[in-house]
Parts: sequence; structure tokens; C-alpha cells
Amino acid sequence: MARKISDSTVRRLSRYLRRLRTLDRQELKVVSSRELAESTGTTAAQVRKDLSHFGSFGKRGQGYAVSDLRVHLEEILGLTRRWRVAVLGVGKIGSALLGYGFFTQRGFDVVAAFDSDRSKIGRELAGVSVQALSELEQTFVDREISIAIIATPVEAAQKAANRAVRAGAQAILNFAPIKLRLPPEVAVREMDVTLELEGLCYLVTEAGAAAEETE
Amino acid sequence: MARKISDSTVRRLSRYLRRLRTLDRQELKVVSSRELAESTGTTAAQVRKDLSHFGSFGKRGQGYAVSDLRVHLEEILGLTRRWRVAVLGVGKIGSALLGYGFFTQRGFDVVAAFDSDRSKIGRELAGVSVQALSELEQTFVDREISIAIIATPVEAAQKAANRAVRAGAQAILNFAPIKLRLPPEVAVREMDVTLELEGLCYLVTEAGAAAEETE
DNA sequence: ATCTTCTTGTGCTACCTTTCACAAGCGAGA
DNA sequence: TCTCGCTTGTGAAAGGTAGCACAAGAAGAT
Repeated sequence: MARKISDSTVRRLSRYLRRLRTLDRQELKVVSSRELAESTGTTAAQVRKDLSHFGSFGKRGQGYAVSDLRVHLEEILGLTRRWRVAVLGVGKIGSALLGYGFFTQRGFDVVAAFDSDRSKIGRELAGVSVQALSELEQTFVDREISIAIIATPVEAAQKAANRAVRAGAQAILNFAPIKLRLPPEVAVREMDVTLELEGLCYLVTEAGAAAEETE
Repeated sequence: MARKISDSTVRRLSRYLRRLRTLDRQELKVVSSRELAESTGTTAAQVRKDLSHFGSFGKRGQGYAVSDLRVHLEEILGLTRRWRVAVLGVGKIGSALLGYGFFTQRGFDVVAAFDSDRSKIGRELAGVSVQALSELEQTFVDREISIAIIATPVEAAQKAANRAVRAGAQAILNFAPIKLRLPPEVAVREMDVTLELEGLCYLVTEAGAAAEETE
């Protein structure tokens, strides 16, 4: 499996998995690529091609066994284990994430939170006590944290990320509006609200301009 | 300008703009495609290609006039006006967004918030009072809201989005972990935390597996 | 006026992703 | 056992996106 799988494929796999979990809960036994495609906003061919990178999981003429495929996808995505996560920066976004119940349910345990604000340190939020940044390295090692969520103000984001990486973080989920510079072996995903909002503005403005032209 | 511009290009334009605003604040007058590329995590050729879709804004041998290009990008992205935004669902994420100062600073005014929870209705959060969903249509029209941010629980997301669209929303920013089905003229962007986290798990797991192979 | 240095704008190419289309395969029913 | 209906898995085509490489042009030095 030396094949390079693209980010967009991985995102779709996540969507398929999410759908399969629902179907499984509903005790449905089989699902076709077409059904999976419709509920995840893609095409049947795309579903089959995505899955084919990892093996043949379906039965011709029948479809895919829901529960089987679910397990396969969980294995592919590395979700057969639980992942320990730390939140860096306990502002609005950080504390919202701490209380986000969906994480636990989906295999992610937020086991640490850090902030530079003295007044926040020591407080407990959703069962996690906020620590000083000075304790970061030790805590990452002790609690075997592999994913850091950056939710600091933008000025502090790069430093926080560097520190998390030095402490052993293998992946970073970045909520700060900045492109982090990190070693290539660290996986990074951006969650940039204003970027997406601005993208929406472009589309709306463009649609408006196009409508005027055809008037 | 009938050209179809891809989402990835628009996202990069947003990044360029962000960088230009910083440079402008620092009173820097010109910037090269290379500098812009380095600070936004892309290549110089890509920067020039992106901009060339909309015109020639640079001077050969010199670079781009920072302030000029900033204005051009603001026009292209439709950011010369302010945008009125509503938040649907005032749970953890919703209320975090309501207090997010970056919005105002970037041209977005959150002018309404809705929730179905009676205990939340009437409360004031970051200067916005939480309304019942029954008031949604009227408020969207009165306050000329064009963007709806969906921050409801996943079960309520599709209905909330439908309602926003019927009330006149032209764009949806969706934080719920579900692929919304909406008419094609409505612009949608997804902000799906667990999707991105699972993507990171894939990358980490894969890197681990690759390392084992070469051992 | 000419040369040098620098950086843009862009045609061309290479790569990557998605879609198409169909043979292969499976199960049910006659 | 044979046929029919259905759905997968996949090679090939189409469609897009990103990178290369260089001519065109601008400013300053000689």
C-alpha cells in the first residue's frame, strides 16, 4: 500500500465511514456504492474508485456489507485505536472544543489543555484542568499525546505549534488564521473560519455579478 | 470575467490578502510573488497564475504595489462591503463564534443568533440577543442577512439550513458533521472538525506503517 | 543610449483527479 | 444448468490544477 492517497480521497473515506456507522446502527446489512454516494454528496464511481485503492470490499451484484466495510474503513483511517489530543489555547474556540462531546464518541480523548493566561491556569473545563505552557513537554510525553489542536491567538500559534512538535506531536489541527511552517513529517490540517467565509463572499459576489450581466 | 475560478484558488487569494494587509500595516510598499508565496505556503508561479486570472496587477522587475493589490483582492473577493451574518444554534461552537472578535475586524457583522432551546432565547451573547427559530424569516429579511452559520446539533442542521435558504441566505457555513443538500445557487463551505481529525489520523497511521516497512 | 538586473505574465507540459463505460462476477429464479 | 438483473472493480478518457521556463518589460547604472 505504497500508493499516495490524496487528501480529498481521505476526506471522502471519512464521510463514507460516518454514513456506514449510521447505517450499521440502523441494522442495515448491505449498501451499494450509489446509496453511499448519494448520502455523502459524491458519485457511485468515485466511491468505488476510492475504495479500490485499498482492496475489493464489495460483492458484485450485491453491494458492500455495511459492518464489514465500516471496520475496513476504520482500519484504513487508523481509527481502531483511541487518540489522545491536547488543546493549546483555552479561549472561546479552545473551550468550545473541550466541551465538544462528539470527540469522545468518535475516538478522540482530549486529555490536556494549555494556556498562557495565569487566570485560566488551574481551572477545570469539561474534566480537563488547564495547565501552564511550561508543563507542555512533560505532559505530552506522560500522556502520550499525538495530536495538538492549536486554538491560540494568531500571534502565539506558530510558537505553540513548534513547541507541540518538539514535545512529540505528530499531527496539528490549526484553528489560527495563519499558515504554519512545520517539518514535513508533521501532518497539518487548517480550520480557518475567515478563509471559508471570504470564499463564500467571493461566490455570492460572483453570482451577483453574473446575474447582472445576463439581465 | 466569465472564467470559473477554483475553490483552491479563492482560498489562496484570501491568504494573499491576509498577508497584504499585514504588509500594508507595516507600511511596506512593494512585494514580489516570491515573498507572497513564501509567506502563504505556495510557489511564486502559483501566485502569479492566480492573480493573472483577474488582470495584471504587478510591474515587471519590481513586484506588486502592496496597497493596490490589497484593494484589488478585496474587490475580487467581494470584501469592499460588510456582510451580515446569522448564527443558527447557540451551543458551544455557536457562542464561541458569537464572541469571535476577528469577524468584525474582517468585515463580518454577526447580527442575529437563533436557538430552539427556550432557556437560551432572550439571553444576550456578545451584544446579540438569542431569538426563537420562529423569528428567523422575519429577522433575515429585516436585517438583510446573507450568510448563515450552521452551528446546531447534527440532527437539526439540514432543517436549519433549509430554513435559512428559504429566508434568503445566499451562503452557508456549516459546522455540523453532515453534507447538506441545498439548491446549487447557494454557496456552501464545510467546517468539519472530526473529518479533519480523522484525516490526520490517517496520515499519522500511514507514516507509522511506512516507517515499519523500511525498518 | 545601452547594458544589466530583476520580476512579471503566460504558453506549454506534466501530473493528478474525476468520470465514463463495460467486462467480470454474483445470486435468484426458471 | 442457464439466463437475467444487478452492482462491483477498473482501464481508458476527459477535465483540471500546478509547475516550468522564458520572452517581455521596467528601472537603474554606466
